[in-house]
Amino acid sequence: MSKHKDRILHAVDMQGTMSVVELSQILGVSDQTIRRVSQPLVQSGELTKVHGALVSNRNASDPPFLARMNLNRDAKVAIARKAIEIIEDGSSIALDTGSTSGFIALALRARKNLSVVTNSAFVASTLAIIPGNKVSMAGTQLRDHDGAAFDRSAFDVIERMLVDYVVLSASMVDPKNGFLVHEQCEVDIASAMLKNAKCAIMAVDHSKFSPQDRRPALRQPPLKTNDILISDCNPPEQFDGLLQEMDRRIVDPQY
Amino acid sequence: MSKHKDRILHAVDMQGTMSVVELSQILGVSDQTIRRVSQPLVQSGELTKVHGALVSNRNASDPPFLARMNLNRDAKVAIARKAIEIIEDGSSIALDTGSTSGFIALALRARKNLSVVTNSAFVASTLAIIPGNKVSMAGTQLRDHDGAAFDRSAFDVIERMLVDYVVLSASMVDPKNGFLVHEQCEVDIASAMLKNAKCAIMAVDHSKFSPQDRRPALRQPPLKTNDILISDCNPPEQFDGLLQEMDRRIVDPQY
DNA sequence: ACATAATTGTTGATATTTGTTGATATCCAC
DNA sequence: GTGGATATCAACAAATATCAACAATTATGT
Repeated sequence: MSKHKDRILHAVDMQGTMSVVELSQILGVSDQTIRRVSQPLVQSGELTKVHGALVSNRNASDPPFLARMNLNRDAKVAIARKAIEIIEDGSSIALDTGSTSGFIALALRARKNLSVVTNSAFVASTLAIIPGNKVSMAGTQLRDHDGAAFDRSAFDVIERMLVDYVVLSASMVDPKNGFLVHEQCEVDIASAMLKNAKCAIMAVDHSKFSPQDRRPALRQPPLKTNDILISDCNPPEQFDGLLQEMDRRIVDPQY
Repeated sequence: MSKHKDRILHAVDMQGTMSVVELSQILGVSDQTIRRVSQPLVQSGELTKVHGALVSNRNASDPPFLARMNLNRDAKVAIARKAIEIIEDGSSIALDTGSTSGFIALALRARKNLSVVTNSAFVASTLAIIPGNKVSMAGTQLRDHDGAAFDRSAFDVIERMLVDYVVLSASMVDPKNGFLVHEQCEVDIASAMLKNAKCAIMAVDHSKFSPQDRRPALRQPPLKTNDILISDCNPPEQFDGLLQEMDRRIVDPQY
């Protein structure tokens, strides 16, 4: 794209927030250009626009890495509410590192006596402090963009825990190839979790059914009959083949 | 969306409660602006409005660990601010599981390129998502009252990491016996962290200098000369013997 | 070299945010 | 209760920011 794109992104991420005029001075271009060039960046969710300035999304703000997922927040909250209808008190659960799983973890604070395994530090710390829960944090080395671990010890911990449910997410759904994510390590973790789970819950909001700007290339392992799909929209027809054996639960973000 | 939104939210969450004029001074805008900008935040339930001030909502919601974080909050925030003056960008740090360490972790989000090791899931998830940080979560099995790990693997991880600073806390300070905590596993972790640290930072608020209802019985390992004590009060005379070799930094919670 | 496309700066109309002011409401001590 | 101090609110004007359209410049392909 534009040659300024990287510099804008970098500068804003460093400072946390930068005004449009500041940026225009630093890059030696007009403010209008900054606005134009940054527009696709805020469209794709890499930055947030406020009046007069751009705000980094890689920024610490409060719902930790959940900041970026203010995108479709309502949908994800609705999906999380449905998920906790399925997961009863006393269940054992594995959760992956997606932002939707983050919301489900927040919602699961309403459940008691859960046994949880996850490789997301956010999920772990959210659920660990609920009295009665047993939480295992899988992995040691946390990567910075989402505080998740994918090292050897993560697999060791996940592999020795049997669970009732595994909560998984995906970056995109493809009618032919199924649920796609960006990185191999995410697939590996999902496989390990699936192997020990009685039932999988796949949580995907409507945006995942349309093509993404950066197309994910790696397939999640195939799901079993009766695994559950939670979404905030009825998947278009062309997904019928892929989803036919799944138990679909569609939620309405309105309420 | 306003550019002040984040800073207001962050400041209020950090302090628990902040008056409108305080905020206006800190952000360098008029009080009216604070009211206007904070209005949508209280509408959406992210903050609560009372006469003259804004109150954080990330409070009452959750059990023990967060409850303890609200105890002597001002003191702990002041101590945390002092701690991040000492810990510069690029440092390596070990943090224990105390609530004061939790505040220091929150404050440390302002630092970059930290190498962090901790056995607290809360601390880990707070710092892991800051770009440039390298965070190791020590341990797997998280205990429920504070989301901290004390299993074998916690020690393995801590023992192989050399750090510039270790941030420790205590439940009580005793003139004769030094820094006391309630559980042996906490002492063990502190020992492991101290062994690999160049400098220890002991953070204790004023309440720790007076007798507690439930008296802790276990001694933290002795500190070295030049280790740093941060507190919000000048320790009473009878502690002079204990603290004489320490570098004392006293902070004023007022500001 | 030529035509076409993409990027950029300028301009003027529109929209948003901000500080000020003065009227009203709320709090606190007595 | 009353009175004084402080906080809130509505409204307006000034300052800033945004947006759309057009013209000038630079890149790109044939």
